[in-house]
Amino acid sequence: MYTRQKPLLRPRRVTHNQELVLDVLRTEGRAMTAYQILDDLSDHGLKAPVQVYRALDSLLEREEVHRIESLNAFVACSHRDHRALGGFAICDDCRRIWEFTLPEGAEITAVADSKGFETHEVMVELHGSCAECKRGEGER
Amino acid sequence: MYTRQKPLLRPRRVTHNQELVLDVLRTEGRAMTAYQILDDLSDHGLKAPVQVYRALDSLLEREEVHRIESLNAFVACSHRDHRALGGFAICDDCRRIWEFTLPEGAEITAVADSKGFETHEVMVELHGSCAECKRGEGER
DNA sequence: AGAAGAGTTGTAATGATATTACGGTTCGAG
DNA sequence: CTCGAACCGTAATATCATTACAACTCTTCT
Repeated sequence: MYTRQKPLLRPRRVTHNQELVLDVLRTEGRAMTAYQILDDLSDHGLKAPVQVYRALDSLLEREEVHRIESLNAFVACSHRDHRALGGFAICDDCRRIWEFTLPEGAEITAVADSKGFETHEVMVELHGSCAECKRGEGER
Repeated sequence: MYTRQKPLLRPRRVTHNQELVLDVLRTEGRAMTAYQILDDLSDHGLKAPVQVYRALDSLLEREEVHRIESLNAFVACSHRDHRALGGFAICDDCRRIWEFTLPEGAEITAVADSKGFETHEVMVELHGSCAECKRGEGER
């Protein structure tokens, strides 16, 4: 009798390409588009966007990387508690990202809840200037 | 002596193309990509994406239309108080959008503020299922 | 009336972001 | 050793958005 093999459990092993992509994002330390990542990895033999996107898919699934929707870009996860509701503060100047956890009782979904909306995912992205770039503003 | 003319003040007049685009979005009543709008308006003589994007730019500026970042799509503004902090609940099933106003004291920017981040724009997008689609789920 | 600036228009081309298709390879459990 | 799942590379294509340019319409100023 045939029984289906149980699928591998997450976290799956980290593959070579995933490692490369994650390294680039960690090293760069800010939001990068898939094509920027690809450029950085052309030395290492990556040639096609799909290679980067595949690696990103897995990394996103494991939450080692986050997608910044408003930039169509990606950033290495820097620390966040995945159980809590979080958000990103995005410096429009230097493109660095600060992950943060929303305070308990930040009633983000309350209104939607009350209308019978069932929330599966919450996206919070703040755009602005980080402390460093604010200070440097006069000089540029 | 030459003196520069003062630029027209916003709100500028609503142009023909802007009217067309806004009508489509209002009629459709859900999030549409620029290319979907373009399809709907090919009868009316619009042929190029840029015509739609230009209209959308003006409509966005006047907040008659909102951009849904996580869909790369656009939706007609349905009511919201522009002074207050708002968000969107997006039904991943039917693509309809509910605009809502965040409750007073939903301390969305508090954490970022405390780190010296100066917030210029706040984006909140919830994904999930609306009440109607939730009810219909078993039938499809 | 006519010159000039700001805004709009249409057409075309291009750029930027993301996915699909396909066939081959590697890994690990039976 | 075989099989299925996951992964890989290559190529093509789909989707979303912008740039470039020349013509036209306003309005305002002279």
